[in-house]
Amino acid sequence: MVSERLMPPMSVPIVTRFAPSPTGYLHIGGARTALFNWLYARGRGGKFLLRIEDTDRERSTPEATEAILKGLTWLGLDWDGEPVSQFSMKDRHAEVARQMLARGSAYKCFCSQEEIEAFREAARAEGRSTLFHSPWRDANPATFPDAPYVIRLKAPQEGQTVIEDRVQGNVTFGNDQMDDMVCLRADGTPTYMLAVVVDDHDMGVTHVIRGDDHLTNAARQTQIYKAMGWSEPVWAHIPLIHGPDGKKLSKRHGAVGLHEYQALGYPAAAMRNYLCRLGWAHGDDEFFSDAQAKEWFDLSGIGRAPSRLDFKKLENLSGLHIAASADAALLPEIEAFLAASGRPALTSTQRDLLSRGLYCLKDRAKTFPDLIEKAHFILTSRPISPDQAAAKALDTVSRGILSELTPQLQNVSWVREDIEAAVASVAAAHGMGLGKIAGPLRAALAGRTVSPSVFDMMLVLGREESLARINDATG
RNA sequence: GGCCCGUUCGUCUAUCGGUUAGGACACCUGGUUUUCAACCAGGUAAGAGGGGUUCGACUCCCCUACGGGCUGCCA
Repeated sequence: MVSERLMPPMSVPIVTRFAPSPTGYLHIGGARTALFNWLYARGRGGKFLLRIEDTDRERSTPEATEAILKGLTWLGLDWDGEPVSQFSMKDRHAEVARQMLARGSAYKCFCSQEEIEAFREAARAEGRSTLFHSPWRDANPATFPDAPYVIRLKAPQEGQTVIEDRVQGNVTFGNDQMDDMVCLRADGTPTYMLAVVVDDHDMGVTHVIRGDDHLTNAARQTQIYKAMGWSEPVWAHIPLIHGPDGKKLSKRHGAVGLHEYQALGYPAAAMRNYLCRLGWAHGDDEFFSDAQAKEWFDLSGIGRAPSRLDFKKLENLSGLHIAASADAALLPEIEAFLAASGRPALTSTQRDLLSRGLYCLKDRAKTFPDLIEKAHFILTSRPISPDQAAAKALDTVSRGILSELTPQLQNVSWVREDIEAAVASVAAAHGMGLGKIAGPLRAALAGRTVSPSVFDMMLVLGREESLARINDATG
């Protein structure tokens, strides 16, 4: 961790950005990167921008952009202004390349790709460095052929480039390890290296927080900043997220796309909490709100080692967030989950009952599917077909006892205390504890052996429905 | 191959030269209980290995091992 003393004065408005390439869904690691940027900006009154890095025309798709935007929206990360298409800035990128040319900090290189590839292959075969040194770096313009060319950065060949990284510390690269990177391709389109630097500069990005797979890129990008005389942003390269086995996260580890987590039924607040805590810490704080996260989040709390996904911990946090949510906020989230996971939507009756019953469901569910399972007594309708375990609980003896319950419940006032007393008296009449009668009663009311308290269920369902279900069960 | 980064309980992490190395998740035991969840009490469990520096290293330095990244006219 690096000291927070390197921070720029607070008077400088902070601008962060998330810059995904639209080649697929929003990756869980990308989501965390976005979250860190969002938290950092939002916690300091700064701006959080979104840029779609769509310069690779082959692989970029509008569907992927859509998926990324949807993912961020679900996660609750709002960005400032319109998302910027990097491709749309291509003329500006080319302009900057020309400027570098004019400044003498870049040059035209007429080497063909085949030529360079042949060189690299030979170098690799001989175990030599594959760094390519263009013969055109210091060539006389008079000798330029009438042929396509790329614009390469005239990078320093001696000395070193130092990245003052807020997570990784000072990282030094020998300039002799970097070749003159291509900034503008032969077809006039910009390369990634040029495009990011120009865009980050133009967008006024002050803090670049991204995956540490870009750490070495930062050194190259620094050279462009210097070539243009621009000031560098604050760098913060965060470690990647790995799978539970410590290997780079991939499909075989299960859910990789953020949308999968929504379909799995984790509330967005829990995802934010979990993702924020993954690779970052604020002392012993584990369970916290967005407001606290914004207040606490800083670059110095980010660890330097990659962290692994732990679904158990996510699940635990998920349960805590569901329990802490207000009923009114939970209901629409549950409905969104139902839609996202391809389950049937709630009928208006179900919605009413669910909103009435949420109080006894939310603190016993870890995820939305878990909650839905426990809300089975609400979502199902008569006649209820008990599952195997429930059917077992409704044996002849139990059914007999249950039938004695009906007259008792008929006249009792429908409040918890009285219902409980009625059930207890029937149980007592048979010399059994509440536990003995709760089992079959639960089976009759819910058709399951796992549910909220039988009294809560009766309260939520109402007298008429409750008695009807008991009658159904006792036949 | 070259360059760069990383390594504390199973997992996420605290620690910023002096602690019985703390917390959380998970797990185990016991309690509570109307099932589940929750809750209460307790427990198992860690500084990759080897050298230094220092009165004293998880903390600083070096080496090794193991992971990871970059090394494109991909991003």
